Amino acid sequence: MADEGSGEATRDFIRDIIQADLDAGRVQTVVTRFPPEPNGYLHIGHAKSICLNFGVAAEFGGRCHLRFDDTNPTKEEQEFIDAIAADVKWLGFDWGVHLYHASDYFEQLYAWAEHLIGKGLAYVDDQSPDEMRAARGTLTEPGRNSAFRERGVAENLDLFRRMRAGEFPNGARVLRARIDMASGNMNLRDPALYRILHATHPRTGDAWCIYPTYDFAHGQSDAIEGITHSVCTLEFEDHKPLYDWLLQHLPVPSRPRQYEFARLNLGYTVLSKRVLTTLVRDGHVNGWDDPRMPSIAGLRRRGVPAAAIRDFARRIGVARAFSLVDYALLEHCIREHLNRSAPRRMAVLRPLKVVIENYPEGVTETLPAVNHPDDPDQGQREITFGREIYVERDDFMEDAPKKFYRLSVGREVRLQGRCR
RNA sequence: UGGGGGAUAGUUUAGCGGUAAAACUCCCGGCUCUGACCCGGGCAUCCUUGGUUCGAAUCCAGGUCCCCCAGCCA
Repeated sequence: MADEGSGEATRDFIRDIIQADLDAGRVQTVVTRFPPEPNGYLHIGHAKSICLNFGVAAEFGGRCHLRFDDTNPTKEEQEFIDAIAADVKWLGFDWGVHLYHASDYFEQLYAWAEHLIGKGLAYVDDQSPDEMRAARGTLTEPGRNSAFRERGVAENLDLFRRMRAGEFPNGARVLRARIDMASGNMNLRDPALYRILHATHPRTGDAWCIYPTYDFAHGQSDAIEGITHSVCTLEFEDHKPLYDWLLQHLPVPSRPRQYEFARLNLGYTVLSKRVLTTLVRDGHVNGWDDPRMPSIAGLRRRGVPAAAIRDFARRIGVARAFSLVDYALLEHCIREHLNRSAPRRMAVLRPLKVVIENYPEGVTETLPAVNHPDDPDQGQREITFGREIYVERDDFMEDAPKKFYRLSVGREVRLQGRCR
């Protein structure tokens, strides 16, 4: 993907890691993935991840998959799935035949859950959500083992199968990994792997009433697809030990590695899906593609070229330090791309009528005006000129200072498009 | 006060032991049938303290500050 006009090859720690893996022969073909949850539209923050994942794959001759992380049917919709695919495509990326859904792997994931139970590494917990929370401990205090933690394999298997069969209501039981309730890493305090959710899934419908959690689905999905570099944002760093623990205890077909980078923060801009969803849901904006939204759809509707977004993503770089990018950089990228292609037009927002007294009355002439000063191919258009014209109010000043180059009393000015 | 991660110009990034680089912003100036674009020029005690070294932004140790984690969200 050539990002015209601004293109030195970028280098960052992710690309360095990949290059090293390639050089050392640890991986033959780079395979990355962009894994959005279809619970909303994509925004400029996702663009950073998309450009990184697809960009890296293209640069190293590998491939990038588009995978919908659809493990929570209570907040996901087909509309979002369609919009996300359209936005990624619009941004200029192509996943080819590699379009996947975590839900494609539900049967396999379920089998692996039973595998874990069989090895005594997972158990069905009957505690309520509140009880589980209370027993989890705090950041500084260890948690307490559940009374159901020592349940036998046979009973766990039976209960888990009945969970799948729909015998229990939402929240009645949950399948948990048996790791360490005293771990300093909260994600290792027997994390939930499967929960009961009697909800209709946009793709699997009512085939399931138990769904895998992000932790139980992500790494294994990566492994199934042969992802070599699973790149995500920093807040998942604490999940990596669990990601690795699961891959280590399951007979997965490949061994992906997770790497984290800092998510994008833009000045004066909300990039929280939760908040953006609220704005749309409560009608504060006219939908996800409202031009005021920082969504890809909103930017597109505002007239922002995809190339400008790609350029922006390239310029902000990829690192692990928290950052708050200046909105001016985005604006600069947009202007730079638009300046090269946008046809020029004239308009007055606050009109001030000007009568050219030494120009004949009742006469009108048609003048040519170039559509783009630096691009003859964009041709010309015609504008009408006469005795009466309108200029911007700010372009006139009766008693103007020395450096005022606009219309003033007793001074000469030239009109654009009618220079002479 | 548990665990994990991070600190380089106003902002974001580069630098990987040899004397701080780029982009954006901002300021000064030039150019201009868009005061746009463009073109000159300016803007850094590399968080801190100590150590190792001929030499440290880079290595080591201690501080300080910032971010993330207690969903059956992702």
